[in-house]
Amino acid sequence: MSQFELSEQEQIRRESLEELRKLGINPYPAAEFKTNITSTEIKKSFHPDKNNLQDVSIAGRLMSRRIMGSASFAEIQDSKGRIQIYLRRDDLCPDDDKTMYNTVFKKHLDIGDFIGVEGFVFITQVGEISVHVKKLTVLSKSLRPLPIVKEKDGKVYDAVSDPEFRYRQRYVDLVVNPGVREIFKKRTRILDSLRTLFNSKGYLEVETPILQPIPGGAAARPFITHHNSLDMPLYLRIANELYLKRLIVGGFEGVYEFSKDFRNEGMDRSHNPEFTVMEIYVAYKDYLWMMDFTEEMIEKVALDLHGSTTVPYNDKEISFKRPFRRISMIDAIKEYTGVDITGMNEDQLREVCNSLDIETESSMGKGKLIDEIFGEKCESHLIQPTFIIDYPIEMSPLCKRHRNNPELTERFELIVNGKELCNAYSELNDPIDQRERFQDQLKLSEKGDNEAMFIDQDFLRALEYGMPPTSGMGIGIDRLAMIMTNQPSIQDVLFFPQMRPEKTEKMDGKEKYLKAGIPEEWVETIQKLGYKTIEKVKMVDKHTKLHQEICGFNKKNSLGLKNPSPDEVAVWLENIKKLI
RNA sequence: CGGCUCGUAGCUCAGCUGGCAGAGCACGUGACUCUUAAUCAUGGGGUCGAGGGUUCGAGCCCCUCCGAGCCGACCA
Repeated sequence: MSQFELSEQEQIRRESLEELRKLGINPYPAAEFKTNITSTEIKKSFHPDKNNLQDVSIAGRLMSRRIMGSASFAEIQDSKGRIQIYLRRDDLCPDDDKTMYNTVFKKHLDIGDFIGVEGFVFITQVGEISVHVKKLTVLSKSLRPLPIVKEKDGKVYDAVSDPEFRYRQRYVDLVVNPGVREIFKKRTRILDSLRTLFNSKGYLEVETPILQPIPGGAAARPFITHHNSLDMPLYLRIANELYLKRLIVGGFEGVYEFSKDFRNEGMDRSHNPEFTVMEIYVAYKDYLWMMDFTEEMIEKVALDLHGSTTVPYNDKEISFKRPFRRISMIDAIKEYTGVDITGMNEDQLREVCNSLDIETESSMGKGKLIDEIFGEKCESHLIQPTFIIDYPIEMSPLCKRHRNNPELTERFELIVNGKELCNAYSELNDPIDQRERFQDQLKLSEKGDNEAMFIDQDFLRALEYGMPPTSGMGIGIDRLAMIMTNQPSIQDVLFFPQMRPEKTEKMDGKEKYLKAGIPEEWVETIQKLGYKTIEKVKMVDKHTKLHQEICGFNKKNSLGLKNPSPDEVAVWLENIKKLI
């Protein structure tokens, strides 16, 4: 790798790396470094009057240094937090040889390096619990400078705020930006909270296929892939609903799965192409039971995470205290538009849409039109958790018909902060009805709805063997994490949100330049001047221009090379033109 | 897919009406034995996202492209 491509700071770090090796210090040692404490444990458990923690060993990343001649303060950051360390030359180097302090620590260690220290805990004159270092071990040298983020009195200075930087180099975001690791720890605690609840009820966590021959269970465009030895298309799952119901057919009472789903659709602050959904199915229950269970579940998550049912979100506060408001879809539409759509046919609904300035398409059926009205006029108003219940039958092909009204289904969605969070049904278990519903979907598909569901014959076969009455619920884990951690974008609760690939600039190898007769000593210069490919050199119209640039670069950087003659440069260009 | 905004040193950001490319932190060198956004002195560091155009002269004006964010469209 060419040293020319490195920034000044990177070059200095590489030189330090070499210097450490010359001193017989392996910058990347293999041996385990035994620690016996973490930064937060030290802060929590040190009592000066007890004189405890006199023999600690701790490892982490060097995050700041304040060098004052023969004594220094520094901070190391481990997985739990930061702790200040105090290094004194004559303690670190009790003998005559002061290399470890003067040369290794002061000259060749940098912010970002991993070190291990052993020593005793004390409190400095200004009152900060610190580790007085007696022994220092280099554990891993960092070759790239980290962004420097400073903090005082809880105020953060120079935080890395560029979203592109943060998401593409999440590892850096996690290291330097305070609080980012906390968000992801909380995300995991949400999963733990849910899992604990489900397990306590005796429900079984299962895994079902991600690669599916028929992408079922939701209305969405799938990603498609291909299996070579079977020579058939496979789809990345858009939902796992149909598989979990097969397991209920198989006799489990309750099953749940945390499922990575994939949808080939747009991306925005609440949509990533791959996302996590938790789906749960419980036999002998209905959607009314599931509503109670969902309330219990969400309230528990809020309590486990915040110790409170009130959760701050943006400039609002969201209360997850049971019970949540329950309102039927038709009543919600009445409330926010003043229109009562009870009993309306497709044409009347289309008329309502027009009068409300909602765009419609001819492919939309009755269910889609109602959904459109709700989505446009109601959903965004629902900030506090609200169950919307009893959806029109056309938009819920896997859901049982309402016990009192055949036009409706026993379905609810939980809306929080104007967005769908949960979706649940009394599951349709009548195989004949289910077959007809799939066929209606087929008609929608023929009408041009490219999200209508496929017919899954094997799923129908399973239902024909008999499925007990069952209620199922799905919850968007990413959106739940957003709300519970007060993050504005789904990208903030995914470690690695989907991004366009970074463009890496193409650079030709040396041999291409040599082939054109360019002497080896000039190749780096020419590349440094911006001619990273031989193609780019070819674009030079006058050899004198390139000649001048080369000579200028030679002089400016004191390379001490003998300049080529203009004629020589002209020959290079001719060679290149012949070659390509 | 459309509208708006942004892209300048490792990071955060200035950059006027088009006239030598700037600051703080970081980095190098020197001073300093309890500092904490350490301090003091001093020095280096730039393809101004890429390409083209206008101009005597472009970080700045115009066009094209790339990447990102926000709003909308589509979509759960």
